[in-house]
Amino acid sequence: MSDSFTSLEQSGGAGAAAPIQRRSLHDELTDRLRHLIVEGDLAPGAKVPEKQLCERFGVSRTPLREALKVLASEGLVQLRPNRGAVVSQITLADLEETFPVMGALEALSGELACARISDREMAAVREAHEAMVAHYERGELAPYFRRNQEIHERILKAAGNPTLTSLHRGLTGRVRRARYMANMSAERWARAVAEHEEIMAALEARDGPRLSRILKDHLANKFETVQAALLGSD
Amino acid sequence: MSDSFTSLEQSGGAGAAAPIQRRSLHDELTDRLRHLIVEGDLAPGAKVPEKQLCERFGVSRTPLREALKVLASEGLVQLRPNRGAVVSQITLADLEETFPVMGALEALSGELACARISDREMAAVREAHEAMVAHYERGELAPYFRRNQEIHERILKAAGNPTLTSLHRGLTGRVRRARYMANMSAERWARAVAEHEEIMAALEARDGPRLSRILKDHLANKFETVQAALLGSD
DNA sequence: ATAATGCATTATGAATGCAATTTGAGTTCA
DNA sequence: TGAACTCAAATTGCATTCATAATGCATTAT
Repeated sequence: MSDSFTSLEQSGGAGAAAPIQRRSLHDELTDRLRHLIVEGDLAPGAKVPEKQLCERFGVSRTPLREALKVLASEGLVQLRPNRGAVVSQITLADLEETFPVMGALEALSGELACARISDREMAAVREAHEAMVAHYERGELAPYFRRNQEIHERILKAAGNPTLTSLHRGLTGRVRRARYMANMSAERWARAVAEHEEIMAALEARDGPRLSRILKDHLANKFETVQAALLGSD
Repeated sequence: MSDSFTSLEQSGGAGAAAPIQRRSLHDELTDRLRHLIVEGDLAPGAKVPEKQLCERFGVSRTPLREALKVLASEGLVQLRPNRGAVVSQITLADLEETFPVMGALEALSGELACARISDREMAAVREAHEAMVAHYERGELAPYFRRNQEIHERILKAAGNPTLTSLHRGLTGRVRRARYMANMSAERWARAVAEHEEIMAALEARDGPRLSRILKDHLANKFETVQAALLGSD
């Protein structure tokens, strides 16, 4: 009797014997709310009325409030005692301090990735890069950004440092809400692509220090682009 | 994270005119629990029984559970669905991935601090440094570590980047629980002090890139020290 | 004796209830 | 006119309660 059971797990039972995973409401809610905020469905500065959201999700206030506390610790909402939560505003000053930190994290990711990246991962980055360049040449902005993001995520992942990935993801979430990049100038776009060529070269040469430097500068330029977009100049 | 104490330091008026801070229970609880964990009063791996803690703090489970969610998002506890929370263990592998990230953050802090530090802040760092060296010469380990930490915190603060400070503080909290430094060898201790001399020199010369490099290496060496302590060798 | 099963106890997850605070409309008074 | 006050309604913070799952123990079967 015992043998028949174990054999089930091993023979390709399509995970039928895998442990059932049940998510708690607060966990699920945290993800959903984070998504709403990061994707801009909840505008920065907007109040987050508990009752309304409870009805929207069909849950009671308890798990919702737990989720809000977590999002507050991530900096996505601000809790004002007795006055409810608001989606945090992101100011130019916030970006100005966030980008250097992201730059430092990405620089580290580049260095680690050069030391650890597998051929398989390298190929995937290369593929994403080619696709991104193709989108650039066709002037397809949205797909370009998706591939761009994919490249940075793949490098992060190749670095093999979950703590690093997690911190970076948190900052990305804070920053992504502002979709300012839409009006990037042709010049800046070309420069970004050129920098990505350098990124690929350094990564394929496994030149950690160089990739590190390039990524740091890349992020600094990205901030300048954002700043230019926000100020309306450029 | 909370920057609640920064305002106190600026206005010399002892905060008499400052708005009365009424903290919510969950906020207060989060800090207290975090303190218990970081200071090791709750051992890594230990279960965190809700009821017991509620009685200890004289509150109901609701705010306590909210606090636990936040601490989980900080990585200090792990929530097992329907099975309660445990204080997260910190493994050598965790340290191995945490230290490089702290190194990257401190490197950035050094660069920024060189650009922004005021003479007043510089003097405070210098004072902490002198005190630290004095403790070293007298072989006073605990005060040495306090001053050591103070120096790094002051540099972080001088960098003027709250996001950076906040991320660093989170990692420090995770790492500090293990009090492995107690048996640092004379050799490693001397080396750490020598590195701090270099840190001071670079900072006073406002040499950002150099301070950045030194701090990164300093953290790498710190990890080696920790590793040596944990492995029992050295 | 050992292992498996069923039941009682306990802990956790989420909903509800209640007191305190904020909000805002309406009113009064300068 | 508008500034300040009053008070009801809404919102929030927390405690309590209810539902569900996990844990420990006694019982039973092998």
